[in-house]
Amino acid sequence: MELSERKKQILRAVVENYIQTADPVGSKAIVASSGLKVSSATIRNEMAELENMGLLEQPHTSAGRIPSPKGYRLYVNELMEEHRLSMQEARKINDALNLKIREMDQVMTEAGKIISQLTKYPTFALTKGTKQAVITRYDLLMVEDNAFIAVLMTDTQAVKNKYFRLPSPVSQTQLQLLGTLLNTSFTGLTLAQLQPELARVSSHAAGEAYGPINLVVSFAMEVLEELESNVVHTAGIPTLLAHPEYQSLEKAEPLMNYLSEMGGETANLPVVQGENVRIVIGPENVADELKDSSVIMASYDIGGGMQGVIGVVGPTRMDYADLAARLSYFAEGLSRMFGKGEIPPPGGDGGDEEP
Amino acid sequence: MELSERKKQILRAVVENYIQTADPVGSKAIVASSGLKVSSATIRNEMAELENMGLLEQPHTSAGRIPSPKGYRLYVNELMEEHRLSMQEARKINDALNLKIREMDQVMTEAGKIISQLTKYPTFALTKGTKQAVITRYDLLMVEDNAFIAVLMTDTQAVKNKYFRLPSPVSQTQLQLLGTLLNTSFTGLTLAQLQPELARVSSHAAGEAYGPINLVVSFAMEVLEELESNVVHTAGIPTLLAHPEYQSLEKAEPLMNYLSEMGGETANLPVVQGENVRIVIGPENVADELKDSSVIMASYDIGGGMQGVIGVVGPTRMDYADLAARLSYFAEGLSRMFGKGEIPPPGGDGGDEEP
DNA sequence: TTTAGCACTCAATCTCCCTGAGTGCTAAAC
DNA sequence: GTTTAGCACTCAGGGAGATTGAGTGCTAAA
Repeated sequence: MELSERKKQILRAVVENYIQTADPVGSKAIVASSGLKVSSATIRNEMAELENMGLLEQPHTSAGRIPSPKGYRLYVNELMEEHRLSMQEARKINDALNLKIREMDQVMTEAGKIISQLTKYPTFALTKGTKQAVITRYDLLMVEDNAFIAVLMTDTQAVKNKYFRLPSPVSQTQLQLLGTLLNTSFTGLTLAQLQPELARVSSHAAGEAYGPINLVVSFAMEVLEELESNVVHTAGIPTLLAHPEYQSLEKAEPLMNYLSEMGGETANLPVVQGENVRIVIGPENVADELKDSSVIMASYDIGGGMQGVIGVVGPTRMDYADLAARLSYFAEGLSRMFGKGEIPPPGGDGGDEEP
Repeated sequence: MELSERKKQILRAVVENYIQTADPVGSKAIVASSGLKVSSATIRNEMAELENMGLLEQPHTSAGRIPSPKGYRLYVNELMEEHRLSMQEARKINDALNLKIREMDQVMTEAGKIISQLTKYPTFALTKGTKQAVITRYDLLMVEDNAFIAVLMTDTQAVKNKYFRLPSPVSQTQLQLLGTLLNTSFTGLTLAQLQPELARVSSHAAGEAYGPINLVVSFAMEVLEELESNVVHTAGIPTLLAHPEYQSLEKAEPLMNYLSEMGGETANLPVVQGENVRIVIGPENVADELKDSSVIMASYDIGGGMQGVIGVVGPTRMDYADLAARLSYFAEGLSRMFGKGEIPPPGGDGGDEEP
């Protein structure tokens, strides 16, 4: 099913026209915009054939044509030109990346907000562990004689802490002993391995030490659980309403609810690794709520076996080229940022390293 | 301007009818629902007077009456009955409070989500410091010879950490020295006081030590800044669309955008301390976007001079009694939770304290 | 002071009609 | 065989009445 050059030009013209105007594209408009030296009648004949092939469709008999999902797919795969970001776009994104960020979680949330502001579409962001995380180190800091702070480090470079208050006082030496025990017996273990190990050790351990151990190991398990669970952050959901395809509430509400409830849940999105940018068009989506919408997402490396995914959701009539370019640029920026292990210099405010 | 008993009954009937049906309330409906032994004509006369007083209004001549903001205000102040939560409502909230939570920030976010699910209204949540926080303690944990973790504690019991990588190796003793310096010179200072102190110390300190000090103190400043900034978390924004007053996009969109953009920004809401539940009706709101909506919020104590506020936003026709009851119950639960300093027992899974 | 009765008002809804953009088809031209 | 001009046809969108019905205000009697 190879398309003639002219059919390709017409398809491209329909897609690009429709992306801009959101109105069905008529034969005359094609003549005007495509630069083809034929009459509108010829275009009509060609469009009729494109419709038979399932690449275009008509909302009703006397309207122009709009691209079908299949048409979008062909456009994205073969016809779309690589988009370049303008300098100022790129600068905007660079500026956005130079924010004060500390925790992975915050990065996700912030990144989503920025992308949403930039694109005027709702975004979602999530992290995906490619392997199971383990705790590499425990530090216990005495606060008062019945309170301490546990600081945990994982092999993914995450550091988490928690404040513990105990029912009875503990001495500094007891705490040190506890720390040694934790570091020897409870490091390098996955979430699933921690529970049985806790049971094993508790049978040996002195009765007194067991309480605090249980507390800290439970905390360790929570931390690992959190790292492994793909919590989804969403942002900018109301931006949907600015787009004509979501002007009617019946269309907008289910999708908005879907996005809103997606937040916090484990991701159910078909995130494929390896690819940089991935475009899922209309009915290609698994979720019913997304059947009339498209999703564009980019993944980036966080290091330590973690991968981040950030994407935008919008009508099938999105500017795929533009969005794909922005997302992949942003994702590259994030990869770079995490790759360096440190945040790029904030620019101003004195040097960090020289006296 | 004292109202007759009958007028009060009529006003109450209008408000409560309208809260349920969202339709203007006619004189016959009042006769049916209020139990008053008079005819609809009498009610009409009374309602005309209530309208003159500014307590009721008519969307158009031939419609029933709806409460004016002033009418709602009177209802809330004088006529509203204290609402009791049903046992299962209370249990739901209690269950919701028994979640795994670690960081204040997470508590806010989670609490918002829960309330939104419970009430079907959008929620916002924020914390408010009643005084300026200070760092009480620094701990530096060596990771590798050119990397360490700084753990900071504040007087509000918050513990924050950050992983630092250095351009050149540091010895354990250097790190200890650094820790001592930090703990002696940079504790007990407010955000504003840290900057000049950093300048003062840096002139004395050995050149080598300055780099890491600068890093850690900058981090401390970020932490304090974050604690003092009232970041607002929002949840459940799309639930707005389920309510008849936001069926038209022109009404819904500005409010949704307002709420969405409020997230992350410093709060601009008139949060008054001391009161438990606060109700702001329609035009009483300062923000233009809220002039047609009402806000119900409850505050709770977090301890350490921090106060949390959680609220819902909805049409002026909200069930004030019901929502106020739920919010205040929830807020009490949170206060209790923070007051204990520990999370209530998760129920199951073995005891924490006994061997 | 209350009630019954009646004329009046007005949002909401429906129907009908018109308009215009755009199509498909046919027959002629290239 | 391909392209073009011409024409009849279709149909969403929008505006102009017409209809409905809930609810009111007012008046006169109880």
